[in-house]
Amino acid sequence: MEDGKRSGSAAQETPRRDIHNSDVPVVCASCEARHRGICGTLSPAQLLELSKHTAKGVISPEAKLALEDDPADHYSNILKGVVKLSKLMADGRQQIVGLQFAPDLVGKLFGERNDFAAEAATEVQVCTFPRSALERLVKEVPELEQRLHRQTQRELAEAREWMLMLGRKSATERVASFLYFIALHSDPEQDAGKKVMQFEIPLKRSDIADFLGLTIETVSRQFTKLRQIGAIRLVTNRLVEVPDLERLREISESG
Amino acid sequence: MEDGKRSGSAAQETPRRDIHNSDVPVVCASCEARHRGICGTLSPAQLLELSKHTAKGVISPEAKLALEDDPADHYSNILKGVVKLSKLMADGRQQIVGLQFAPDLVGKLFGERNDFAAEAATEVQVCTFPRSALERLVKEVPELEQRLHRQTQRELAEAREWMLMLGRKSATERVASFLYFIALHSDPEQDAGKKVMQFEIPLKRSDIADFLGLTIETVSRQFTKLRQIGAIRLVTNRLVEVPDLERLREISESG
DNA sequence: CGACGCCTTGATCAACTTCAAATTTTGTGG
DNA sequence: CCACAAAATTTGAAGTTGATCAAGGCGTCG
Repeated sequence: MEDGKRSGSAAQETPRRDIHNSDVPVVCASCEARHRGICGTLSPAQLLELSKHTAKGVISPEAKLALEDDPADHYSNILKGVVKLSKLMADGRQQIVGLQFAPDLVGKLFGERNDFAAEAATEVQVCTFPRSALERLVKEVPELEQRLHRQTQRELAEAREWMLMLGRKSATERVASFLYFIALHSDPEQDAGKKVMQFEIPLKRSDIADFLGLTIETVSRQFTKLRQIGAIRLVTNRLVEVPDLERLREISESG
Repeated sequence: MEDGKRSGSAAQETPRRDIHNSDVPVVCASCEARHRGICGTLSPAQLLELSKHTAKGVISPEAKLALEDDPADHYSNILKGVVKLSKLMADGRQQIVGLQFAPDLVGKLFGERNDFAAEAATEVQVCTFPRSALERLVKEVPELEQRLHRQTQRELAEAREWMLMLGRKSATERVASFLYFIALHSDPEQDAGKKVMQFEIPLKRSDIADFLGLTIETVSRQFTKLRQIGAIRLVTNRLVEVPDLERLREISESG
């Protein structure tokens, strides 16, 4: 939030009831994430209550949702786009330690301060609300804590998968692993009807490097290599075609 | 559990009441972890119920508590010792993705299969019980889920710290980071009364290498280097003295 | 157009790995 | 307690991978 350029704060209006949506607040009624993520576990009344403290917004690439070591005072529900979580060392070295997609919730339930910065990788749509609002809800809805626990557990399993990647995989394997991971999280719409799988990489090369523990140059060279052996095709720098996803997975485990 | 040699299964006896310990089962009354970890949140009655399904045991180094991809059908509460969590690739490359100390609980609440193997790094004392027993308790004691959630969150923060280490730190920084981490988790008793901090490294060099994403040779060379610059002193291969912990932390962040 | 951001490519270099012993430590049986 | 074998650790020399340094190309936006 620190410097995120905002637009479209529909939630500033007083939420109204909508007879066609059985008491669901209007802000939520049209929301794609209404039935996913944490919102899916809430009753219309709870949704209404939460929406009173909610600000919907659009965040442009590179803008921050939260800063490392800052007080963890708000949460953001991702409605669309990709958020990168990163850690920075005193001398400027950086490592991306997580990627979050809709409908993930950015922010943790316990602990006073953020362990990492959260910033928009792509343009991101979010619903932001204060920590107190979520804490109140969690007390009311035990299911919610379970849902958040599941997300934390999923993130942990991912982080450990990446530890294996960072500790033991070659540059080629890392880039293939990354593309495979993005492929699995990409919107299947994008290649509906197309012969080969096609998707947009939500990160630029320097982000990919910071994610994979490599330099931009090495990442670039691995893209070139994967292109040369026919494992991928680059439509543009960001748009990739993968003729054989299984092949990509194989490369991600054995060079 | 798969091949852990066991001894001392006190829990096989029918738990009895002990008037000096207000209904706490005898197995638990003498347990050092009684008031820590998950047991700390349980009432004597719940403790009694849990202890009926519990087997206390000792596991020797290198023995497995759980295998990667195996059904996640039991949990182990660590009473003493260190457990390593590791992932293995098809070609034999290995990465340690977590270390657990008493009174951590090994095993996750959701998900059918283990994401990694868990094995004893040192000799380990555990209380093991079936998944069903914990699931039942969690439904009864909402606080318990919260406690487990906190542990998961702590493990996640740790895993991300290690991603930074694996992705961006030099060999020297990694070894210093590792020693600093172990120092913080070491039993303060060990150097009570001594002038300098002293502790036992719970892993052998090959484990350290698998944890740091290095080779044993490189780990060994870094130990030599840290010794030469006076950052550590090796009493034995496993026993380390750290004259200045802050110095070690500095090295862990800037070579 | 021209400047800037982003990406690619090439040449050189340093860090870490690999391969190969040597050395120390540990465990076992006499 | 010693002797011996096995395991773990250290050390050295050579080889690779990926980093660093240095241009150059491409696309976009004022």
